[in-house]
Amino acid sequence: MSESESLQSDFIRTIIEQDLKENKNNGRVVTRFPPEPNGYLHMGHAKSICLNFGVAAEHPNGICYLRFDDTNPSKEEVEYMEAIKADIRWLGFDWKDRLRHASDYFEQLYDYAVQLIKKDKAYVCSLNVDEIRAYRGTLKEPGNNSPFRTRSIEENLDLFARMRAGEFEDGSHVLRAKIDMASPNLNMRDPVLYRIKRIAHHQTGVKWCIYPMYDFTHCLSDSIEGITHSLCTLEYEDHRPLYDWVLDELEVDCHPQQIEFAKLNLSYTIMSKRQLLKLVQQGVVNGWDDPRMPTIAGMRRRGYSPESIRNFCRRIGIGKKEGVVDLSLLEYSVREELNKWVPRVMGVLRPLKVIIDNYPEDRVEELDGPLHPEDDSLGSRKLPFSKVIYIEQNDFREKAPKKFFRLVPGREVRLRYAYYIKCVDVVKDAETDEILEVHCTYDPETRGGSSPDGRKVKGTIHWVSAAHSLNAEIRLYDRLFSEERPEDTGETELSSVLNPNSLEILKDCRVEPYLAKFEPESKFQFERTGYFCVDAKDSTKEKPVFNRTVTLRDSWAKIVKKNIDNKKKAQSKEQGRNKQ
RNA sequence: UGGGGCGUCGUCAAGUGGUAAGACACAGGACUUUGAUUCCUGCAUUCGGAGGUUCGAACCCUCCCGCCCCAGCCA
Repeated sequence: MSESESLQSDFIRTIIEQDLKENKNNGRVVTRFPPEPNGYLHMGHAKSICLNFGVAAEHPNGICYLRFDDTNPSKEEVEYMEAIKADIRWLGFDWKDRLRHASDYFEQLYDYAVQLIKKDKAYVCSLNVDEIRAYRGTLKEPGNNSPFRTRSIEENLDLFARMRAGEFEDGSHVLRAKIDMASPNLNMRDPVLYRIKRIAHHQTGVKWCIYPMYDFTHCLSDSIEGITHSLCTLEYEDHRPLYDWVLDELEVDCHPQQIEFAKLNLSYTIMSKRQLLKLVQQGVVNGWDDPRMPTIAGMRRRGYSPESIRNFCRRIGIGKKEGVVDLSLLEYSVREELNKWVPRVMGVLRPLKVIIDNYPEDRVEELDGPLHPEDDSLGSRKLPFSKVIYIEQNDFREKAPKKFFRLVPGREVRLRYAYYIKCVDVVKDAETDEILEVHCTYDPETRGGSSPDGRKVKGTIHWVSAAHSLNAEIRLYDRLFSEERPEDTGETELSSVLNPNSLEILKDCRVEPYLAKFEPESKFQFERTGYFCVDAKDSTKEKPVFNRTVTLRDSWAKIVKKNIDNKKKAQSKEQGRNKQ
């Protein structure tokens, strides 16, 4: 059984199976993905989306809500909501009619808060922020009771109603749960349930000037929706006792089980919404959908396919161990998927002019080039061939290093799907020594790329007809950071660990004419170079722009690197000997 | 002993008392009109450490070590 066919499991799915077996929730499996609309979704969210929607999809009656956790209007924007919805849809998940907002429940939440007051389990506290902090104690010392803790139920009811009515300034009062100021779990030291924020809310307008806190809102929203398994990340483990306290005190019918899993960390990138926002605001990247961003929008613009992201999320698994996943695993998932169906074309990133001396001046041939080496159903396209062509600069060397089997003076290479050519001359700039053009001869017998005499040519290079090719801009993307764990370097400013080569823009690239008519986001493999997509924002018919999604695996680069390393090693060895 | 978690290959990750899956990465090799893809082969005598229980321990017990999270009127 292949990996993709095997059913994935993890400790959360195991718990759910067990619950089902014990008929704990009458056979229901209900999850939710609860983003706060204060930024764009990133790869970490993709993991959570795949988990929550995935788990629901695996069960006949499973359902998953998309719920915006919108309890802090000062940080949230409708623009983010729309982007989040688009990203989830693009990833391939459907919430159907189950779109919710925590703000949908504000009235019910308020009633629950009143219930808590009536049970003498919540009180209005009039300490200011600093005082509340001081009364909370520290990690090792217990806190002290607020002087307002003993207010009467009547007074609390009255005050809370007037908080809602807008009688008080921001910060003057809060509603707090009455739990235990000496609890070793700081979350249980009379946590704030409601605060006054006299600002409009993107969903409820000016209806409210008090807004519930996460700990109060989340558990009750889960309960209202009938969530069976409330899946969240590890940092909420300390909040679970509070989650359970609220639901127990309120005696609700549905008491979901909160289960925590480790969030995703990816090498050479960051996953903190706050830091990502900073990159956007500081202009380090060009917006949330910059192809270097680990956001879903960024990866989409980069050319990653939804399926490859889903596959990646399946591969990394779900656990409680915090680690860092290798970027190479993501890249593998991307290549693996694109390899299956993406059309192969030719594009020359750094053109070198090649003149075929013995090819007739005005002749143009249409050669046939299949679009996929393993999938004939993709068909083929015509490749115009003529006397002057472009090849990649690094496919030609005047002096060939070991194992270099591309174009070299006196040697023969194959032009993919075209002819064998042999280099006969090199024209250089007299002053700069720069190679201006290379002269070759072709063998007419090798049309299509094979020779009747059966002689072998080791190298095959890509090319494009000079007169027929299109000018294109190509953007080469690389990892955004130079450090494997940018946030663990001790640097306070992330800008100091940025990879200076994360974006290289190539202006005068030449691509084959077949590429003239494609829609934004169309994906291709430029043979021998990598996977590319038509940029969704900047590409036009007149001036196509391609983004490099990911390079192809490059064993030649490895050989080169190994040779350099060996040379260095030999040198340092030599130096060491000389010192002795 | 403030509380809560976590430690299995370089990286993820199965395994939950019967003798260490898999994937990525890496290293060799085959094939190849992409130095791609594909295909072989290799890659943890050992599960953070030390004791103990047991015929048998990564799994159970004890102690120790290391790492992460928590003192927002953020989520």
